[in-house]
Amino acid sequence: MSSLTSTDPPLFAGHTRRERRKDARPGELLAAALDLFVEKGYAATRVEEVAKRAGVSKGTLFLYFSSKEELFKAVVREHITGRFAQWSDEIENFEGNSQEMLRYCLHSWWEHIGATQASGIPKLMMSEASNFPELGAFYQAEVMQPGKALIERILQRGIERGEIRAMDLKYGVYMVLAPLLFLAMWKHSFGTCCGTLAQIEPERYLETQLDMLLLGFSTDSARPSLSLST
Amino acid sequence: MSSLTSTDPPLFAGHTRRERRKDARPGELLAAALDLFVEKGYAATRVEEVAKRAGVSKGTLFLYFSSKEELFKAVVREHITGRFAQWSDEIENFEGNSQEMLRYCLHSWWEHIGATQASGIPKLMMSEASNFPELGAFYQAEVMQPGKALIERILQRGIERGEIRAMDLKYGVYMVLAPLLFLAMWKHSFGTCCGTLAQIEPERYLETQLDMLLLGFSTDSARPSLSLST
Amino acid sequence: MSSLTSTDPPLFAGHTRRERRKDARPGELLAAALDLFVEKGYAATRVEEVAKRAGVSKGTLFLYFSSKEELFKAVVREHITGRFAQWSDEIENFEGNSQEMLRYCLHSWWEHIGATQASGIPKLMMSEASNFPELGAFYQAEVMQPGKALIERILQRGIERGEIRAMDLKYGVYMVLAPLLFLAMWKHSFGTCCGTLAQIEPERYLETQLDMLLLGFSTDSARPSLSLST
Amino acid sequence: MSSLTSTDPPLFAGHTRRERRKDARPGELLAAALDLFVEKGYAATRVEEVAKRAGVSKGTLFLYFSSKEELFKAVVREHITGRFAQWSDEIENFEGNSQEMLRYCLHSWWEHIGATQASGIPKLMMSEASNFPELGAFYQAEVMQPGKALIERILQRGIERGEIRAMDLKYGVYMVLAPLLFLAMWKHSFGTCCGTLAQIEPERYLETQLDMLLLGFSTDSARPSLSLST
DNA sequence: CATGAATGAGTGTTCATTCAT
DNA sequence: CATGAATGAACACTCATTCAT
Repeated sequence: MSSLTSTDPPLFAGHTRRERRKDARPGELLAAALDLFVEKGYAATRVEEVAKRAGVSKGTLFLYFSSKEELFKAVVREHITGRFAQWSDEIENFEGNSQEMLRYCLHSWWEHIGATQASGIPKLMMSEASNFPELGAFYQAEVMQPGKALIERILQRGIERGEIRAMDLKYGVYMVLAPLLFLAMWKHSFGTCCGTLAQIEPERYLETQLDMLLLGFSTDSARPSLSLST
Repeated sequence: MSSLTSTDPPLFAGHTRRERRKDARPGELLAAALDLFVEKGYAATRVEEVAKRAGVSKGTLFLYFSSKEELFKAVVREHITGRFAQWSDEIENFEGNSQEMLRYCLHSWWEHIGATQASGIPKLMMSEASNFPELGAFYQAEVMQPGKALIERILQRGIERGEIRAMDLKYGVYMVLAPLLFLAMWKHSFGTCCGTLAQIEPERYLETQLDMLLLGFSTDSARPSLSLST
Repeated sequence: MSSLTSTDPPLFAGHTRRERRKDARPGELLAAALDLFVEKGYAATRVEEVAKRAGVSKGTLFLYFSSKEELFKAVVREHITGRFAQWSDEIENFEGNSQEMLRYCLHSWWEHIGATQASGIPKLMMSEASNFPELGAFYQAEVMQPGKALIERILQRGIERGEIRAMDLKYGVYMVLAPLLFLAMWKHSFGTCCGTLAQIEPERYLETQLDMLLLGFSTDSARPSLSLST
Repeated sequence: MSSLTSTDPPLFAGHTRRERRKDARPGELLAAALDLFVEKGYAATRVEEVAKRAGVSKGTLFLYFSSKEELFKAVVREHITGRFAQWSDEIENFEGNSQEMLRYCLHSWWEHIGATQASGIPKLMMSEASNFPELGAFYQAEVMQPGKALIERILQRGIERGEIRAMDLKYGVYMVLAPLLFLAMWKHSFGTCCGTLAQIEPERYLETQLDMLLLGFSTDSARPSLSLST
């Protein structure tokens, strides 16, 4: 299982006319933009402040990103979309059973997204998608759909291997996805504003989630048949 | 039995120059503001539109609420009247097993909260809590804690009855809570901005969630022991 | 022949929610806007400067005119379009022959448009129409077409009365229109930037134009037949 | 006989750090700038686009022209090389009568100026003269005065030959000039922005103009005496 | 009390101009 | 000489907030 380091090459592309040595500027802009978007939300983030935090002028920002919206998309591509290729490979080559795979999946998400600033992006999108439908559609197309496809492959593989019970995959996917998105939401909403009572320890939350995914809540004797709900 | 559309006295305080007799105006303003905050989010809601929808002038709004921020807080506070008393009674007197109880719980939440405009409040809170920390804390104390307590009682009862396996209740609670809040968020974000691909059918989502809560994903033969995760 | 005074009631309408006593603001804004549009052109005129010259804030301007473009249209309607109704009446009731009518037409145009600031508007439009196609189309629809229709009626009447020879009216109209527009153009281009050599005395220019319209250049003996050009 | 597309040495001066041998670059820049100024007007033309069309960088443009304003002036000056010598010869040697001469004059102007890109120069000058007064004065001296002198010679010759009636030549000249300049203006303003209703067919316009110049509008019976206007 | 006219700081974006390489 | 990355002053337009009536 590859250990995902944080020094992967940056994923942004296409902002410079020709291949450049100095990726510093766009990189700093993307980092500044991530910070501010996460901290203040999309609408409340001012491009001038992004530029200032990156140490450049407002005009320079527009040299690399044609609009605030493109800047945001670049941030998303840099921090979220970029992970998909690697995750796809890992799913393809995973050798353990589905239980181990789901466990790996949750922890890898936590390590690379949930525990980082990037976890603010899903929160941001769920908060602002309805006000910026174009961004919402972009996120659906470039993040949610590919992400759901990855999860679906994991479940499908498990069903084929007889490790996971048959289910409606479209909704089964949300059983894995929702807890992760919820954790990101919580972290950047109540997690930052309220006292310790509202804190969630991510590791324990994810473990509990994993138990539930695999075992359910029921005791063996009380476990109902599937006919309950279909 | 109080409902979310009740005519309980408004909870806002301190935004009028002196204590007022006629609550008519503020009530209409709060209703209009709720509609618009839920529909468009905090930033995108224009105070002028709130006033217009309430049938008063912009100046009048500021007579009752000293700022947009105070208006927002008043809206949220206004709608935190509990459904909790009723649910508490129902839990106390429920006669079925825990599986039936959880099922009832999810559907009741959907019926009374999720499917109504009230689902916009948790969405608003998760979106804006970090911008209005005191409001977030208030919501934690007044809504989330009581809500979690209700769920905890359900789980505790199940464990005592031998229908639900032992677990760390603090996190077990989130297994019930998170899917509901996620559904509310989704409904008001991607559910309203993107195509049919992003639509979630709440009934099927909740059914799937219930299956997972009770059964887990694993087939009988592949079901791991709890020792996996603890 | 009515003497057109300059104290006609203002023609703008529809900028205030209900009928107001104080037309001062929009009137001052329109006057300031005319000055600046004529002086600096459409693009180079800043709305803030218009507001400042009218003694109000930028926000106030947008209270009365929803955009710079609407402001410009209002200026045109106030100063140009508003004349058409009266001119139309005058044509309808004119009792002299066509020669006298054309003479009246040219001088009335000079008195009410050419000699005033409003003469800058046609110059402006011809300078900027290609850069602001929407304004160009507006001007064609609301000014040029009605203006050409007025001239056409004069010529048609003359032909019917046997005072004006038969001609292709579509182009005949330009014979009257072009000299007026040219005079406005010249006045606001070379007329304001260059020495006395470039000055045109409008009265003599218009008299010469009138002679040519009525007589042509040719001496009686050298007057060609129409077959020359058709 | 020089033409407007000739390779005469450029007339710009004083915008290079030192006197240069290679005029290639400035020539291409001037050509590109002419295209764009004519097509889009002064304000809407971007120096970067001029540079790109000339195949150089934006920095290089500023190496040759110290500002956009200087570039504009250079473009206009560059294209004021005369067609005047040729026309002067033609007038001197013309053998037909004045009616034929005026007809030739109008059609020759259309052929060599009006129908070509060169017609954009008078349009530019009339649009921008008030913004660039010195350039306007320059154009008056170098173009308008010689042009008017040519026309005056034609009229003078006609009067002497008894083909054209006596008139105030200073203003008679404008009777020939104005329609031509108007046509150039129209072509580059309403002719490019508005629908077919605003289109002028140059040939018919010029024929109508010629008829009016020679015949006037009046029927024989209604033709007034000159005393009308003097 | 209620109004709505007036305000002006703030926003994303453009583009002529500069200058280190 | 030539480049093109960087700049920052503008600009049209918005909207929460104020206040005279």
